[in-house]
Amino acid sequence: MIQTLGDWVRSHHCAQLNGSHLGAQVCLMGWVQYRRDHGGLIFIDLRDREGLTQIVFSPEANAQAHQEAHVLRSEYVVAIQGLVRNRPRGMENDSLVTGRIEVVVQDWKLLNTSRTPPFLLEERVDVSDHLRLKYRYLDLRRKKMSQNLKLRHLGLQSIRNLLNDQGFVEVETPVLTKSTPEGARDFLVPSRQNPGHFFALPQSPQLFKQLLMISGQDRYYQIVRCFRDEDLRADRQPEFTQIDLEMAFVQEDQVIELSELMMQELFAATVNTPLQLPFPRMTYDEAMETYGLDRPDTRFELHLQNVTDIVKNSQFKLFAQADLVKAIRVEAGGRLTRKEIDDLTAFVKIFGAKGLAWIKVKDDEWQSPIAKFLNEQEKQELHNRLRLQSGDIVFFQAGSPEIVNAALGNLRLKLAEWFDLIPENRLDFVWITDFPLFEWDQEEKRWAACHHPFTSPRETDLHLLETAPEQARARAYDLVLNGHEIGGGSIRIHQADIQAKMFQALGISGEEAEAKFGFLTDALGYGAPPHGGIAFGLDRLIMILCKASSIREVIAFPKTQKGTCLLTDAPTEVPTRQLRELNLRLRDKTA
RNA sequence: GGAGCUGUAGUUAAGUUGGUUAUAACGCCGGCCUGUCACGCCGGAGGCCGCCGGUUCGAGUCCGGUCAGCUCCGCCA
Repeated sequence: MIQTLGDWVRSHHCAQLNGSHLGAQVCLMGWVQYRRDHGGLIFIDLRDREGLTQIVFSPEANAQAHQEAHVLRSEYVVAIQGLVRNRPRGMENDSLVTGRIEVVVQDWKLLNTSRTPPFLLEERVDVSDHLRLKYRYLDLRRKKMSQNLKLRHLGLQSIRNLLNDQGFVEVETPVLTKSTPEGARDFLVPSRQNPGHFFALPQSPQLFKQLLMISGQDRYYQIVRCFRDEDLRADRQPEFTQIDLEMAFVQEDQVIELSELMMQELFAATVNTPLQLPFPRMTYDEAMETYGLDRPDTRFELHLQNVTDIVKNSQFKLFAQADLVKAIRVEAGGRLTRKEIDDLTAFVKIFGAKGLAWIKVKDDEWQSPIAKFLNEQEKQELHNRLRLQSGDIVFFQAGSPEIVNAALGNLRLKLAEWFDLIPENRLDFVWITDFPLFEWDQEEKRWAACHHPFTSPRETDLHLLETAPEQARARAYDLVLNGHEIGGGSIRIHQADIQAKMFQALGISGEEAEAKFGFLTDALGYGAPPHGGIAFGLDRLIMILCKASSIREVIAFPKTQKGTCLLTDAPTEVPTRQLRELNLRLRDKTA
C-alpha cells in the first residue's frame, strides 16, 4: 500500500499556489490535516511547513485514485499530482491563503501512514504540556510552533547579518571546559583519560571571549549554548542560548549603541516593528527606588513611593522601626474586596513580607486597619505625597529594603495585571546602569560579585574595593524589555593588578585565584586591550517576540521543570561498565 | 529544600451531601453521502477516575502518603 517516492519531485509548497497557477500541473507533498469524505467526492487539506492546500479527489478526474483515497486518515503522508483550478463560485475560503484554488488529483501516492495522533494538531486544542513534550515532533507540526521556530531562525539570521556587517568574527569556544567557583552550579563531565578529573559545561563563554580580545580578535560574537545546573522557571532552562559578543577598545556607549542596532535589526526582521533609538537609561538605584526591581516594567506607571520620612516618628511601631517604608497608590483601586486584598496579602508573603497594610481612601475618611495609628499630620503628608483621591487604595510595605522592594515591586506587577494597566503591543526597552559591584552573600558571609568577578569597577571607585565595597559601582549594564532581563554585560577588567584586587575583595585567596583563574591573570599580563561586551538571552527575546509565556515555546526540545526530557527520557541510568571506564562509582542510595 | 495549582475515555472537560450501569464534546471504528473546508447524518467501541494506603456497609468524591506536569520562593556570578 505504501509507495516509494520514485521519480516524483515536489513542484510547490502548500501556501504557494494561487490564481496565477490556474491550469498548471503541480506536485505537492505533505500531511493530511483534515479529511472530508463525501463518498462521491473527497477533500483533504494537505499541510506542509508553509501552509494548507485543498486537494480534491474526484471520480471524474481519476476514478481509481478517488476510490483508493478513502483510506486517507489524519497525518498520513501523501504526494499529489494534479491540476490547479479555481474553486466553484461561492465555494472560496477566504480564511486560507490558498482558499480560492484547489488541486484536483490526477494521481497520488501514499508515502506513509500514521497512527492516530494522541492529540489533534490544531491551535484551538489546549493540550497538556506533558503530552506536548512527550510527542514534541507532533507538537512542532502545529502552525504556532512552526512559526515560532521560523521566527527564531529569522531573528538569528538578522543578528548574524548585522554583526558580520559590523566587523564581528564568529568564533567557537570549548563546550568541555573548566569548572569555576563563582556563579551557578556547573554541569560536570567526567574525564575518562584523567581519572578523578572533570570538565564543566560553560555557564557562558565569558573567559574565552576575554581571551579572544587579548588574542587581538577585536570583535567577537557567538550564538552559543550555555549550561546552568539550577532549578527551572518558565523563562529558565538548564541549557539556553546566548548571543554573546565582545569588543576591544570600547567604553560602555559603544557596546550599548551596537546592542541597540542589533535590537532594531532583530525587531524589523521578525515582527516588522521599527524601534526608536536610543533606548532610555535608568540607574540601578532609580530602578529599585521607583520599581522595586532591577528589571522594571516601564510600560505602566504605578510607581513605588518612599514614605519612610513621613512615618519615622509614627505611633505605628511597625512603620516607625522599619528601615524602609514604601507605598503604592492604585487609582480607583478602592473597589478591591476584602477577599481580593487577602489574596494580595498572601501574594506578598511569597516574597517574605509579614503582611500588607492598606488604606481605602473615601470622601471624608480612610477605611483602613492602620488609619487609627496615624496622626493628622502624617495623614496629611501621606495625602500630599501620594496625591490621594477618593476611591484610591494604597498599599504599604515596611521593613528591610530587600523585602519591601521585592514585595512591593512584585505587587506592582500583580496590580497592573489585575487592573489591566499593561498596554498591549508596547515594547519598552530600558538600560539599567550603575549596578553595585558587590552584593553581600548571607550564606557565605562574604562579598559576591553582582555581575561577575571580571566586571570593571568605575575608575573613581577603585579605592572603595578595600574600604567600602558596598559603595563601589560596576561598569555593568542590563537591557530590560517589558520587565524581562534580556541582556547584560560590562566593561571588563583588563589590568592584572586590578583583577587581583577584585579577587581579594571577593575573599578569593591568591592561591585559589591562581589555581582557578591563573590563565586569565597571566593573559592580562601580556598586553590585554581595554574591552567590554554583552550577552543576550536569545530564548527570552524570541519568547517576547512570539508573545509566548515560556521559553519552552521557542525551544524545539525543552526540558520539564524537573530537568528531564519527556521525549527521550533523559537523563537515564548508565551501565556499570560505563561508570567504571570513567572511574566513577555511585554512592549507596541509602547512605 | 519549600509553597500553590492540576491529574476522570485517545484528547479536553463535567461529575451535587460519600450511594444504582461514571457523563459530554471532539477524536477513533463501521455505514450513508458529489462542493466540503473544524463537512453532515446514522450506528458503535472505548475507563486501574495518576499510584499506594486509610476511614466507611459503600470512595472518582473524605483523610494520609507518593508520583508526574505546571506556576512561584529559595537558587540562577
